[in-house]
Amino acid sequence: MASQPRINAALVAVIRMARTAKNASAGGSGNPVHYIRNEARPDKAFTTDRAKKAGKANASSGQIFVTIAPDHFGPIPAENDPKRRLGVLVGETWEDRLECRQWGAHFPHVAGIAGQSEHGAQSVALSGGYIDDEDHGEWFLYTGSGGRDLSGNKRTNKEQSSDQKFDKMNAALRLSCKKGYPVRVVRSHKEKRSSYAPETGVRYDGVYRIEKCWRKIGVQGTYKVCRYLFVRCDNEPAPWTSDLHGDRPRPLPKIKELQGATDITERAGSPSWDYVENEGWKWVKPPPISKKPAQSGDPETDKQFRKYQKRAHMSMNERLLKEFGCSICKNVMKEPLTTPCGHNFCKACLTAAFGDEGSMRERSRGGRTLRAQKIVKNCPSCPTDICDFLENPQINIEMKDLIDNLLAKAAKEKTDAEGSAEENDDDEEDALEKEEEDDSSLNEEENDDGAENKAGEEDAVVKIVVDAKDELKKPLKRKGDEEEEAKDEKKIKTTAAAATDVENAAEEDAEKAEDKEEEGAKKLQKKRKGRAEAAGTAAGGGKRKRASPAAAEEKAAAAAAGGGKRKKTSPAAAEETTPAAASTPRRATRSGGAVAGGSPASRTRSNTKAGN
DNA sequence: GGGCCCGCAGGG
DNA sequence: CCCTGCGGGCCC
Repeated sequence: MASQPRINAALVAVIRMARTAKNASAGGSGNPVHYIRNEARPDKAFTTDRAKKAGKANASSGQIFVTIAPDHFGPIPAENDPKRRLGVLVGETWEDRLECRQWGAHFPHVAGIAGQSEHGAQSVALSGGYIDDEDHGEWFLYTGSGGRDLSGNKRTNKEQSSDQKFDKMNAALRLSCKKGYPVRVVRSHKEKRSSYAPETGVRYDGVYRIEKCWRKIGVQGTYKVCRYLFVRCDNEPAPWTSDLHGDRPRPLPKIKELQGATDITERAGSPSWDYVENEGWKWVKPPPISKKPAQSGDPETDKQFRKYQKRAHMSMNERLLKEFGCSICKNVMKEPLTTPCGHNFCKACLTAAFGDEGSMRERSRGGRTLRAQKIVKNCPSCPTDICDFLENPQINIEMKDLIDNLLAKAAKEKTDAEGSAEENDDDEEDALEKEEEDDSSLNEEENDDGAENKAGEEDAVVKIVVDAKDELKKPLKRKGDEEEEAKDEKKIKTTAAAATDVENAAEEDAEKAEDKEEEGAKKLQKKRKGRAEAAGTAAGGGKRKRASPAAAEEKAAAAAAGGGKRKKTSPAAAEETTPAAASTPRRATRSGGAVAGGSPASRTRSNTKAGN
């Protein structure tokens, strides 16, 4: 064996599978995938060779973590957030639209409006897709969709080429306007013209009501666009204010462009979502009934949802177990034997395959005793003679443990079939993951002891992993005080997962680093930074992220120095009488020093940013 | 930063 | 089933 070692193909397959599954579920593309686990998604994000050229948008989108119906109106409450029991908080920031979608704030991953023409609009995204948009924070003017030429396989097109009409999504928005439904609003970093957009990612800014809508010739000057006046009406303060309370009803801003507008629509009757003294904003009329199979809330579908999750998870276990199949009986191996030639069988199967034969056969011919002949026993999977091995076959203990682990896991899942969502969460870590966690903690300890015995490439890898871990820990240690308990567990898992992820990345890059050491190192560092940042998000675990103080400062300064961007880009704004006018000095005051509730994480981030 | 190109989700 | 759509990675 030593002279001609054989690779255990089954183990290779299992390890590879476990690893790719992990990468897939841990988001191989470097996004903070802390939440994505065992979802029913293909291992390969890309289905065709041609598609590989394209990016994340071509991957299937991730699992939805909240249990709201797809057409749920209003804030996402804690009871629909089984993972964190927090709900989606104002200020929560995601890396991109796909991640935002996973938390239900805004489901479409390209379209800016979520809604149904006969039912209403649930959410909008401010992403800079329409230059007509005008953002004043507490209120903004939004532009409808359509009127553009999307021929030629385009997804967007900056240029209007026909009038927008109040149909489809535009009708949905108008309906929400008429009924006074709350509309969730997310702002994207892609909205460059707004002072209220986040620097990075996509941020949930709370709910707004559409007070009016109309049609008007757009800024491009030729075609009509649908226009909507959104005014904030959330019980949580906006991410850019230091206010401790949410919105109060405010007078509508004067909109100059309303003059000469057509098809003006205002709310018909009293709004469904309104402000009640001492209670805040709430449904004063029952919210619209969901027209879609709710993912939860209703026990029937909830069960289906869990079953779906379960199945997705089971399949992973099952697939792993399948790799541990005995090629004789086709079942998962019992008492696995690993032959010198690297094949695996149940002990019983293999011994049965050769009967009770010994290894030698006595031969006699005509009274003479011939030299005993060694019996050749070929491995059932290859021509190798495994006779000697069969003399004293040793069970592969490690493999057995692994199989037992997987089996126990599978059995537990079955037992827990009717269990709660929390229990399911616990199940998510499978045996392999645990093993890896153990490994990594081992590595860490080794290094804490000052292990200098590792050389070269391996050393680099380990160092990177450890460094990354340290970085990962920083935001955790300085994390805020709220919700500690609820998130502790998650954080740990997250860190471990992220660290392993880094480890994988480091391994991948190790080769490159060898050849182009410097370039490679740079790359690694970049990667590491990315992961650490990602972990920062993870550490927040959805903790609200305030708009970064540095950015606010900069913007406030710009505003102070003569009107700033806003005036330049929004000539039609009626600033004097608007509530938003008050927000500028407020931000200025805040940037003067007192930042209430700025999270350490975001401070770190903005510092980094400022460094750039 | 802009152009390109695609998969995907969801409305209708 | 077809059409639409304020994405996103890659290449330049």
